[in-house]
Amino acid sequence: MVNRIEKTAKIPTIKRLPGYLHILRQLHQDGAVDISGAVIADMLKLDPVQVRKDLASTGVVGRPRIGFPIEQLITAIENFLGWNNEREAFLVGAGNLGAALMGYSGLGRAGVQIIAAFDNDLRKIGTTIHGKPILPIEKLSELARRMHVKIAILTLPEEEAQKSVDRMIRGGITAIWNFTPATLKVPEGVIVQNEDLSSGLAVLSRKLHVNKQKTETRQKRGTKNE
Amino acid sequence: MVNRIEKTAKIPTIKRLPGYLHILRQLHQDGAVDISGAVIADMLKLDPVQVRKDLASTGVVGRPRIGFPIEQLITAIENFLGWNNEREAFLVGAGNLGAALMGYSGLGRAGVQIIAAFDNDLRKIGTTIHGKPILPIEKLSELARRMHVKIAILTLPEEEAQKSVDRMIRGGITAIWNFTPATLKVPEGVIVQNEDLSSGLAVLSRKLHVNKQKTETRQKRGTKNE
DNA sequence: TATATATTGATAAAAAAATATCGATATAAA
DNA sequence: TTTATATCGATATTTTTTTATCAATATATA
Repeated sequence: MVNRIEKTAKIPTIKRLPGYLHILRQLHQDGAVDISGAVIADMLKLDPVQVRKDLASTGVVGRPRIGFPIEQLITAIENFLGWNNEREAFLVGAGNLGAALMGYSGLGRAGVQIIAAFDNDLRKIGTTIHGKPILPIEKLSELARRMHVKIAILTLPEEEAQKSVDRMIRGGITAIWNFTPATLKVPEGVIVQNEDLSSGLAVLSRKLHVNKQKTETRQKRGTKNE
Repeated sequence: MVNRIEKTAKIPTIKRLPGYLHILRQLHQDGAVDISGAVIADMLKLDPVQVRKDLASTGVVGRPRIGFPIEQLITAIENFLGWNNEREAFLVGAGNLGAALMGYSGLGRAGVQIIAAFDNDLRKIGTTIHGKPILPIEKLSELARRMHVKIAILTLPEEEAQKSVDRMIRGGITAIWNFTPATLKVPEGVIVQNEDLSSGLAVLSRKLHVNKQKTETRQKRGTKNE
């Protein structure tokens, strides 16, 4: 029997896969057929060995002097991530970020389709954003269950996060993409992926801050010695 | 002389700091004075040793049986990240995501203030979004230089990314928060922080996909054996 | 005052991730 | 046909990150 579940890749590898997929699709559109790991590494500023190892986890094998078959890689990565079959999702919290995600084409490319958004703002309910209807949050649990929706995207204020998570759980949601800073309490088996913009910002800030201090120190020293 | 630049923390630590800051501010508001690493770990579902090590990198020392002083921790983390002094930023690409970031309060908490957005859509230019003026992208480089803005947030379509990065560089921008999937070419010394929503989505998708396959395998086996 | 203990911080160990090395090989060039 | 070489994939090494252990200690309790 063939191993149906591919060798389990580690989180860092999984996180890099969309980057590979992205340029592979471009290369494919440009008519390229094969690509070497070294070229990919160069395009994405990664280590070539890392690229080869990452790609190996999709099961696709490359050929010496030729590289990897692009089409195969694309389908293998899509398959690996489950991005080649459609899944419906609810979005909870139709604020700024929620609206942005409703218009985010990357979701579609990942096979995720937002079919409705939920909010508690009466002015929003009944309207649509990017073609998605905004429904009252009280309906969340019932509709999730009735429509067999398993994915929820959480983009509301932190204070309301846990309450709406409880609704989701009652509705049978099994995966939550959490954009709030709240640490969600969910029963075992429910997948939570925290998406934290502020942590990326922290890295940027820290680098800037260190740079600045270095510059200032250098300047001060310079002045002192002159 | 006191060491002005704190012990350099590693990236994973830096990424966790905003999470600590967040709950520390809550605790402070609730009137708490000290907090033990174990309690923080519990709140954020982290390892207690990891929390202590992370906090140690801010330079704050805790007391046995008491824990860490909350106020000190808050200012130390803010200081460590440079979040306690204001910096002005430009946003480039006033689309969905751009608009969301203009309304994102987390930026303000990090001391970053978007003072203008740039776009090439004539219908947007001259208007404001969340109180920020939308200016023609041709002005980017000149204004950055004249206003000494050093930070740019990149939220436009990938095709236009590199071109506008070149404008930024000419304008003296030194830090770019990149929300596009493009691998940016910048001169040495310019900081680029890539913020990739699709990588988080990939992790969620993969977990869902694996779960599903497991369930299906189990069901098939169950049927076969009955 | 003496004792018990929650908690830190330092050091050590383990695990995970990134990077280096190198033989095997399929193709292109000689 | 033979040789040279770009590329892979396996294994080994190094580095980074996480997790475990434990002595030191400041406070609370007896």
